Amino acid sequence: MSLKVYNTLKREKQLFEPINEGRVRMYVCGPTVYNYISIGNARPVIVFNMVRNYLQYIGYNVEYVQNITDIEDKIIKKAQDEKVDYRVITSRYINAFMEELKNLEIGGFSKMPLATEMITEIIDIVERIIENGYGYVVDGNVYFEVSKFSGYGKLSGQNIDEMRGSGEESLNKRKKIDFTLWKKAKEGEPSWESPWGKGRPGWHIECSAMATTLLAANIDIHGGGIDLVFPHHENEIVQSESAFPGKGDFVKYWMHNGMIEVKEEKMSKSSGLKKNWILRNLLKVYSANVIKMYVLSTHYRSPLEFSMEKLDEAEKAFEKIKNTLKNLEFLVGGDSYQAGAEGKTVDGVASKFNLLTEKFESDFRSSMDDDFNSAKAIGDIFEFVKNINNVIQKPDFEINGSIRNSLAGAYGRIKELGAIFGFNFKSNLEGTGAIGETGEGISRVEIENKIKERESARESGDYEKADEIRAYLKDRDILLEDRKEGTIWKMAGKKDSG
RNA sequence: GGCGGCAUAGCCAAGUGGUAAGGCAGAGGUCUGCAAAACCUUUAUCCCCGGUUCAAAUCCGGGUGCCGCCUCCA
Repeated sequence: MSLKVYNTLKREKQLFEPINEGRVRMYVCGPTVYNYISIGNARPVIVFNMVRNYLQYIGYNVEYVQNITDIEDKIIKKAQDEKVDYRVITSRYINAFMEELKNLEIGGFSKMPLATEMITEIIDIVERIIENGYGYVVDGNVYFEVSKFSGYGKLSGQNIDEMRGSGEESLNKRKKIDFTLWKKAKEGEPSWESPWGKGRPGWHIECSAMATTLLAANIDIHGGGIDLVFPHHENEIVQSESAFPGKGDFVKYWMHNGMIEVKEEKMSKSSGLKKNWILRNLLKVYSANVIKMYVLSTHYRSPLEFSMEKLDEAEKAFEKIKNTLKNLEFLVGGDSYQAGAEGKTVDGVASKFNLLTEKFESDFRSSMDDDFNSAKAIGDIFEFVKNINNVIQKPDFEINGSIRNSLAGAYGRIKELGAIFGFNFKSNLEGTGAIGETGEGISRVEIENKIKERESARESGDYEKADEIRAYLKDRDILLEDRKEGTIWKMAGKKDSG
């Protein structure tokens, strides 16, 4: 099995072969902190988290850098509007972004630099570009001279002569297409000292500075939204390759995720949609698992429509996997299950089951090997879930040591592979203390006592009391499921318990 | 005007040459004290027209419709 990756630069899927064997360096463009991030901003975060996790799963040592742009025109404008220092704005939204990453349960970045922490490196790379003959200084501004660099447009397929020739209006640039590396500060704007006077970084240079200094002059994967291909990533290429000539391609594989779209009229008609477009609001309604399920159910390069209906479907879909895991957990006895002597011999049902588990893993891997086809891999999970249910939900299903061992294997495999997507299947059996989001928490011990109470009521035929107990627990968001082997419980509600 | 993408069931979505995964919703059935969960059965001439091929959702040409970028958007 071998991983194939769609490379925007070549417009085709290519065999993934990192520059250094066993090691992957990847860089992904992060948000500009002038507002709360939207679900649209969250897509690359979720997608490239999956990419990193899968690369690690198949054995690579991955370095993963994502930046935060904390100096930029929109930030300055917002600071002026609110009449505060720009750092008031950036720290507000950096904190919010960090909180949202935590709530999404996404982390493990090798580095997450701020642009303003990298000013020295940015000035250094601009100087290199000037020294190498690709940058020029006009009145405190530094520009990149696009016509000097052959191959400009190779990523986006743009031809300089055929572009509308927009770009920022500026009289002192040599060509309209030239872009800014260092921008002279106006009165009252945030600025840093530089060889060209007080100013701030241009709009593309921070990514080049960060990727080349924190990772290498040649990195394996660069990710971001497809809307960044031109001009942002095109400019990153020429900046990085002109600063470090003779080092070859700045990026070996360019990966771009599709946009999350929402119809204008739909958005304007639905206040809920508009509100939930902001990730922090969406996270109040749906769990991290559900949001990941929604995003990853579509291939990362395809456009994805934003709607509450799709989120609701994702929630039900996730619930389905969760239910099967709860059943398995109950039958097996949790993560800590160790096969005893009785589990060593493998009977027919168990060996058939082991084959299903093997098939699942191999299907999952070939799906993911095909350009991270998470949509197909999620389909593989459902197929496996169906196969499991087919066995354990049969009326004549009898568990024994050898089957328990096989079920433990299946349980572990779903948890392990689901973790690649960032799914977190929390355990009921391991829960401690008070749970429940509604304030009226109920302890695990109380739940189990109530279940025992209900079981004896059922045995004596007192179904009225049994139903009363079930209703009592339901009021506290605890749902019961009667199995032949006993009663199991789970949490209900929009915010799933994992 | 230039560059690029998409079009698969009621909805969503895989599938890039060999006869249409999966999820949601619907219908019928099974299991259960009742529920819940689950299982079984059932729902598609793959936007249109032409071409290549023994064989096309898949390749080629044309058309239609939608979308992204060329404007410091992830």
